[in-house]
Amino acid sequence: MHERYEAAAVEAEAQRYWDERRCFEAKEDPARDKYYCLSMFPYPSGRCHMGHVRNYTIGDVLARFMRMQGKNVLQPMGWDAFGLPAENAAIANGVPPAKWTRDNIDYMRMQLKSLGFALDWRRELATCRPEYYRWNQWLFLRMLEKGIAYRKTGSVNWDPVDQTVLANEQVIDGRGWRTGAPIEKREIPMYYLKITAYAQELLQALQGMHGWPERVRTMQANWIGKSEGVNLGFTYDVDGISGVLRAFTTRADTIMGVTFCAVAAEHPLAAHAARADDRLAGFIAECKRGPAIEAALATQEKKGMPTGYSVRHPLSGEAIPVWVGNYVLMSYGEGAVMGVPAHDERDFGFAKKYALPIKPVIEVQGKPFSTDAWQPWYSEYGRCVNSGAYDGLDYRAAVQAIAGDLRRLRLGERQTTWRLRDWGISRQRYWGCPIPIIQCDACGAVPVPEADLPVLLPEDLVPDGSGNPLAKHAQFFACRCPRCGAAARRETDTMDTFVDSSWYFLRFACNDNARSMVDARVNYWLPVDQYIGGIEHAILHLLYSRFWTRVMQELGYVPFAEPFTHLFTQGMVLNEVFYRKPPAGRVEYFNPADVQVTVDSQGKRRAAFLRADGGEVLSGGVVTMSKSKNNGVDPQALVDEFGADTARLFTMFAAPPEQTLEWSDEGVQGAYRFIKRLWKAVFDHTAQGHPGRFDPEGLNTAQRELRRQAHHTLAKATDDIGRRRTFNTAIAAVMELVNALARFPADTPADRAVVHEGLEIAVICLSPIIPHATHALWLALGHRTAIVDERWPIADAAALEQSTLEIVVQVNGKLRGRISVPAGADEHRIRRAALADANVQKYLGDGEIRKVIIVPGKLVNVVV
RNA sequence: GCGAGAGUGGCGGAAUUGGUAGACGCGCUGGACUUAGAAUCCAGUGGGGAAACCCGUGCGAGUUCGAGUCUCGCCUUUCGCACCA
Repeated sequence: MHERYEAAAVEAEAQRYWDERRCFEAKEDPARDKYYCLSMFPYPSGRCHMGHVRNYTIGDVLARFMRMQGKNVLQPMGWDAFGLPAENAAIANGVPPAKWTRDNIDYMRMQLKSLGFALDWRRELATCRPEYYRWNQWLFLRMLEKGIAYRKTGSVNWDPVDQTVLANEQVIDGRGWRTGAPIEKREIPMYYLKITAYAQELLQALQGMHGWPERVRTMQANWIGKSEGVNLGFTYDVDGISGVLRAFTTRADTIMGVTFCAVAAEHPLAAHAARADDRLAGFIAECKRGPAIEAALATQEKKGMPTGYSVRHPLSGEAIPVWVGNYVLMSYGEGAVMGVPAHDERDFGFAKKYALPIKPVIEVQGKPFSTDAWQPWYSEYGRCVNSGAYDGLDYRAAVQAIAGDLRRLRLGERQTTWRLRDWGISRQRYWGCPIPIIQCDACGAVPVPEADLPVLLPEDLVPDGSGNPLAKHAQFFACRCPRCGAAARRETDTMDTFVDSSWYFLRFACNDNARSMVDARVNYWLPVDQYIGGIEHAILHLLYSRFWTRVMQELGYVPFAEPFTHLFTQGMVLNEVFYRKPPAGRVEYFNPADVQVTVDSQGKRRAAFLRADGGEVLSGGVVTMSKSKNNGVDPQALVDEFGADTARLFTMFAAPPEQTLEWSDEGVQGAYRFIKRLWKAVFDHTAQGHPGRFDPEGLNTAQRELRRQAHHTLAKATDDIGRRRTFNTAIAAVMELVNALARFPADTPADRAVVHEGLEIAVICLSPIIPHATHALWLALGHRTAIVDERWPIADAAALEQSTLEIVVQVNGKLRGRISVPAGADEHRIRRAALADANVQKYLGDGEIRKVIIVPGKLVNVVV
């Protein structure tokens, strides 16, 4: 063993050992308990970022811990390799997305290997490879057969200058990111997956998913958004057309307060009214230009315009004016809402703005109503008033009576609606999985025959920002109709990349199978025991994966409905932002690595300066690492300077894994320093030769106490890693132990033997976190076998026993003394000792003791 | 706007089931070693006070013998909102 800790050499040696022995190649073994530990696979954007390091370190700590617990562990890695950034890079550099993606994968694979993750690289997959995406196409065709996939029109962002469809993130303030042109919405035919048909089961199953964080389950439940209410029809007979305008409400008890109806700009009634009304047509066009993003839609000013039509109230028969509203979503319900200004805040604002009548029909006891200003209790439940036959009824009774009456009139009934919408998977983009459909003039949309799969994506095209290159590439789209043989056109839309990521976790079990999507090995490894990824995926990716798995179960391909038994959502990685704002021009951001921060003699922040020019820069606070804020930290630089173990230790120690992690260069130094201290402690200890065994019964008090601390640390680290997933507190406990061990005077053979055991415990507890250094230290401690193959030890209950306990004494809840009592002392004895304490006596004074509360082993509170 | 989280020293955080607030680390201060620096080691470090003590977990109420933890209201902040992944 070297006296100095040389990270590079230590890490190369440990990695060589693991590779040579193929330690992390997972083999199916029905006799053993499997543990499938999966971190969300990365998008190969170019280089790993700290978010990846954090995510994969969490997964690796768990995988290594479970391996030492005796589990047959599978931890694979792959690449979410289709997507928009590859096309953007192609536009910027002229490199085909395929080459850019492959180069990125090669570099990032090297980076992940240098971090020493216990991955089975034989199972690596990339979603852009035909061996993978052919199964997207195959299952899509199965869904088409079953009616789970279907075609309908949907709206997209259209850039009229580039003649191209833009993603939401490419639309900035309603304009195209490259052209600056105002974006239009376009209706085009697309493919959808019927996730709404699974809404009920996706919602219901959440209740039993105890391995998922409560908040993720709540978010998914809210996203699915089941609401039970009443569907009601407003009949109309206008301009030669008649029909029923259908609206949904969860507040049928307020139905007598309806003073207007509002429809979406895309609603047929709006279009009909606009034929003869240019102003209305202009307004509808304006609404259609408006934002597609729900957040923007919800914050924009509520606007409306009357259609001039009115509809009949289903119960009163009153004429109700119909408006077009920019806040009404065509995609929710049937694109129409009833307006009850007196009891809905949005409707109230709308009515005030356009001077529509406000008719209160609910009375909340003791709370006044005025049309002057909205008050929160206007939307509370109460009793019906001004509602004819329904007067006096409470919410439940009113809804029951009203639903019954609507039913008799055949103008409505109870209904359950969902916020969840079907999943549109068509993308008018090149770098994705081709949708296996052929458009024939005679036969329509014809599925590509299974024998012709995969529909290969040409890999040599370079997008230029104007439209989908596939649509300009006749070699791709020109084909024959499989049904009638006539000349036909291949579908040039590709699939949403969420399709790729909705089942990759299955394929890791069988990525070498060229004949089928899944096989029996999936039944062994799946479901995933522990899934780890960012909280930003709490809804979409995880919900789509749950849906996809349910479909595969229904079609008989997998025997389970839920793909992820336990879910862990890690927090974001943040760093401080530094910038300058020139008098004219854009804000300039500086990387924190180039900034020097000065502090005063109390350690408080003074100012920050740019190293390059010595000028002051301002702090913009601590935010998520991003390219735009130039506050990212390159993991590679970190690994090169300090080694992978330091990077891993810092990310696990600086914050609990579920919370945000703030970057700190000093914190990294601290992690490095600790590894060096541990290294030195083992070196100093082993330099004196190997100590013999010790007799646990023959130890003195100091030795016994040190041994107790070592076993307490082991018990705590086991619980923190295995159950609580608070790696930061496990590390803190081991640091305390190492401090105690280093301080302990090792004079006698028994001293040294106890220290030896303590060092072994420290090294074992840290081995999932800093596997390279502990690999070397374990051998240095005299072991012949590698620590990676060691079993996780169990704390010795006898070593944990304490003969005396310290108990805190409070008087009226304030800390006034400490007493020491034998471990087995009864309440009577504790009480007597507490009351006898000198300082406690002082505070008791002459007061009468009203109550004594004793918390066993912890505390006594005397109430005077 | 809607949905879901978070807020504790100069900083990151600890306090697991309502029971000693500030573990561990960083920073800072003083010291040792050194020609000097780096590295390393030792001691101190929530605020106020000479001390006894008092005050302290975003703000304001409440429950309790006891609240960082539970309840209600507010403020600030982070994540998601369906074509970024």
